[in-house]
Amino acid sequence: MKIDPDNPADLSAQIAGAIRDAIMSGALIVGDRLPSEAELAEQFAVSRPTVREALKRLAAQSLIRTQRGAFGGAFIHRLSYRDAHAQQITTSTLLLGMNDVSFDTACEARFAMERACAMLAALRRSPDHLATMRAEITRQGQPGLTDEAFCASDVAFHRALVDAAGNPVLSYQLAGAVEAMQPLMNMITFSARSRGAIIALHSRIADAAQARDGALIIAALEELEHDTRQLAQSVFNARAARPKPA
Amino acid sequence: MKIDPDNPADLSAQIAGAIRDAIMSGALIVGDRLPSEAELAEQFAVSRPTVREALKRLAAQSLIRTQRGAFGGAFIHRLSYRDAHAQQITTSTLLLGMNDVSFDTACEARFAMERACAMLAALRRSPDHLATMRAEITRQGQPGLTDEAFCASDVAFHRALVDAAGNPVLSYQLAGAVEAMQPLMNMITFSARSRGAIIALHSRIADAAQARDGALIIAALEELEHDTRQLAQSVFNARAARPKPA
DNA sequence: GAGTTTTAAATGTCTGACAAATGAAAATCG
DNA sequence: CGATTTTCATTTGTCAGACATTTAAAACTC
Repeated sequence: MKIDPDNPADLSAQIAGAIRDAIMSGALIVGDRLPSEAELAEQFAVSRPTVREALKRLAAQSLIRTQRGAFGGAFIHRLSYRDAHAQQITTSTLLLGMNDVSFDTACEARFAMERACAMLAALRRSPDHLATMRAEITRQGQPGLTDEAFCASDVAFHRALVDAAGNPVLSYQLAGAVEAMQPLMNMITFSARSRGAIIALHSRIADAAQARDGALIIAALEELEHDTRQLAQSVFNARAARPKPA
Repeated sequence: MKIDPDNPADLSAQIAGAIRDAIMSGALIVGDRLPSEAELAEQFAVSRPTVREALKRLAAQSLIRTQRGAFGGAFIHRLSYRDAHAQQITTSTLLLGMNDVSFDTACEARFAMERACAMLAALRRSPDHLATMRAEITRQGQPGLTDEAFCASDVAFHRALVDAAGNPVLSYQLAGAVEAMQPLMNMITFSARSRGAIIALHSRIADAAQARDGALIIAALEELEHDTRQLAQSVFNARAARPKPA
């Protein structure tokens, strides 16, 4: 964490990078206090606004937290699962939304990863997880539920399944895959019949989790993936066949 | 994307959040140009440095890119797989490094996700993927290879396996899980014997991929997970029994 | 000794300014 | 007239200095 070449372009990015490297290499550890903005400005031979821009970059990635007042400053922040979660969802959502990722590709990735949780979920699911899954199934069956609310409940159900695996790293990684799909799922209109099919599969998953039968969860997830992709295709086909009248 | 309450705390964070929401909701799409810093300052009734801090936050997340000069400015940036990849690795590495995540937990999550790619990899692997895997296996057998280089080659091998699944979303999600493990793996010293066992399993995986046998890949990955966790445990036990002499 | 006040240090923000880059329009030249 | 060069306005990048606000430690009072 020393120098910037006298290349006067992107000074704040260079400084942010230097500090980020120091954090990732372990030279700076959680709780450490960075020098004050004035000291950093002197150290890097730049002005205070430039230092501040660098610090804001780091703050945007939850690498530091700042505190005002005497003996305040910028402190290395412990990246919580919560923060990592939020960043993961933001990044995944944008990646899917901006890159014309096909529904099939996203769906395939999501269910592949979710099936990876099935065995562990069967092994470790708690009564709490089961209760959450049952509650969401009940909600999904309520009449008058909007498509958006149905999707939100679907996400909550699958989150419960993922969390049941009892591995926070897995939960964090899956958060992006499951939640980033929601904008894509919201483009689908769910008929009463397709809702019924989904709910039935959710019930089979919950039953299998209760019976601690991982293979059964996987089988149900495979059916769910198949149904979802077919439903999406039929919706998109119908939409393509009838171009918007405008 | 309108207002900030007259709460004069974290103005730049509020502005960044407002613009981020506008991007994620689709109100701003890729290629759109934001108003100039001066215009944004007037719109939000703040000074230009405050606007700049907000823009730097967004730039840190690769949401915008800036261009100097006339008709330059801040443009909504298409989040590429490459950018998302890099962010994913940064976040995952820090999450594992800062939170005392046990080796077992990280290892379990990683192999669970990797097994999720096995079936697709068997189906879609190209000769290129096989060649990469074989090349890394060869490198891993070379004498005099440092532990660090061995780990790097191990990561490259597993990346090839993940990429063989032919799903860019899956590759992006797995990048964090696989690469973030490297600092943890680097803490292990690999004996010649354990290297041999790992290489043998890698060969079995490559063979299975060549034969398009997904179940065999999964079986080898399960053995690899078991061996890796056992190896790590023995290393850590030995280290705990003989506290550092200092 | 407990409670209050003072004070110094640090971030948050603003104003004003200049440098550098950049593309478009205008001016110039063949 | 066409091609090239020059000019120029716009915008980001950076700097300097200043003031407001927050905060916790230190000094002070009773």
